[in-house]
Amino acid sequence: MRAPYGLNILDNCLTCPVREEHLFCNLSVHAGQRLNEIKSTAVYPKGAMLFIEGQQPRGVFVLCAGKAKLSTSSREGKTIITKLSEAGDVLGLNSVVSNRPYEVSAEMMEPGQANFIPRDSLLQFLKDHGEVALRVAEQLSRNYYTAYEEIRTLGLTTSPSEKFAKLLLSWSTKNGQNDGTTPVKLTLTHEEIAEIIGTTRETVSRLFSDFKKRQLLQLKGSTLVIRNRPALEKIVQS
Amino acid sequence: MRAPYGLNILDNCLTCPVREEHLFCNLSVHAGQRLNEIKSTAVYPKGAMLFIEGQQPRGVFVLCAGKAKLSTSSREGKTIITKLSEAGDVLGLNSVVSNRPYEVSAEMMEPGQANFIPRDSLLQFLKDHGEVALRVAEQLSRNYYTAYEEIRTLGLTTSPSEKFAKLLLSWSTKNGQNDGTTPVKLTLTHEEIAEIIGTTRETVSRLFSDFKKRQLLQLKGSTLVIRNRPALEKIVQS
DNA sequence: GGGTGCTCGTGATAGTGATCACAAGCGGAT
DNA sequence: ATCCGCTTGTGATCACTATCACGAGCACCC
Repeated sequence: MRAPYGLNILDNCLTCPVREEHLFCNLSVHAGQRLNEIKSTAVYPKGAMLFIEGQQPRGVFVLCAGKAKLSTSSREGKTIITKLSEAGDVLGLNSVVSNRPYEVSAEMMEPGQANFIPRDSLLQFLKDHGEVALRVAEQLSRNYYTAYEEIRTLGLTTSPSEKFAKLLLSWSTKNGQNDGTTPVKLTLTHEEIAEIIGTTRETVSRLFSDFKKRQLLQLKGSTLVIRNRPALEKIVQS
Repeated sequence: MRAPYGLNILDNCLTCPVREEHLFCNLSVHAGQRLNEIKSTAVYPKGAMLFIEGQQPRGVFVLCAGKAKLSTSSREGKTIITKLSEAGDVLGLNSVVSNRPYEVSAEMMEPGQANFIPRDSLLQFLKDHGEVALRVAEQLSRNYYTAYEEIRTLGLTTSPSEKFAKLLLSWSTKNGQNDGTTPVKLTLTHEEIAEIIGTTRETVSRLFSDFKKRQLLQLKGSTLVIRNRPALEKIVQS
């Protein structure tokens, strides 16, 4: 059986094909079975909103395939992207645990698949399985650190060029290799990059031009190559 | 026996004289006793650092008396204050739970008293008392929301005047009364306010002048009175 | 009284990024 | 091929705020 959007449905995406450290991995047999009973799987097209900022929390989503962007907006329409989520990430956990509205919106950036666990079932599950509650606390704590990294970026970094350099470096280091000249596939528009670093699309365009001219990076189609990593690092700390 | 700095020592500051919703209140008798065994109380002068950004987490501090400011700094010396903590707040919880370095520094803004709970003891305590682990998760979740509020302020609010107005409003609404014209005692320097809203001292000075001229607020000594709350709210949303 | 620190007010200046405007590139659909 | 929508490049302008500089106010202590 084929999924729509050319996506292969994963039979049990709670089993973490990618990473080991995820929230719902390596549970006791009992807990794992229970979790399988209360979850439900769905497939989402590109652009689908898993949830929207301000909604009452219905439950958590465990992303199995595809990427999602988390963003928050002001009334005037200004938007910042706070996180790009990948397979294995748990979305909406904070809202569910504290029973507050979702603090961000989650939008699929490509077709994907996610498990949904309703709020009530999850909370009951956590009450029944104290060990998992502690894991949840650890996960919330990690989320908190990510949020703090964001605060540091937004609050301590003044110039767009600095934030841009920081973002480029985070992309190039993420994929394991530390030689730092690994090509990165660019899947974001300038507009989206602008929303990540809190500036305008035009400024991002100019930053690309500028950095290319200064031999800091190179673009072949949508493939990005870091050309002068030390110089970028110098811009970041400056 | 008198404490130094003219402070009255509170015999058991885990019992939350102020608010009810705190982390370690209303525990079971057994858990409460255990908590009392592993905690230790100390008194701190103004300016004392409870912990410093980047240090390995030694434990959590439960603030009993006095106020503390949490801040993070960049290498170049720029500092932002991310939170002002009061009696009842638990500091350092995230670091302890996830065993990562403290993400902020905590400095006493006035003489005060705090309970210290060592990391190992706390983690063992949480393992033994699953109910408390869930409370911890809820607390972490609240912290996360506070952090997100900060992200929204830093990322979506462009002008210093907007952030300043936001800050003034948050001060005036905090103290219960919602008539909004309640006087607020100003205990922060312009420099500190600048570090909260991410601007310079001079700009804060000018904002005060400007807002006074526009009849938005009034200053009698260190007492602040909001004069035109709707106008401030308009500046915030703008 | 006369230091010594810290905080606060305010002017002048310059750099910078947001905004507006418009043209060009590019991919998909018909 | 042609159109349409989305994305990207780039110039011109302008408002805004960081920065530097300096003096005034104020508390505290010899």
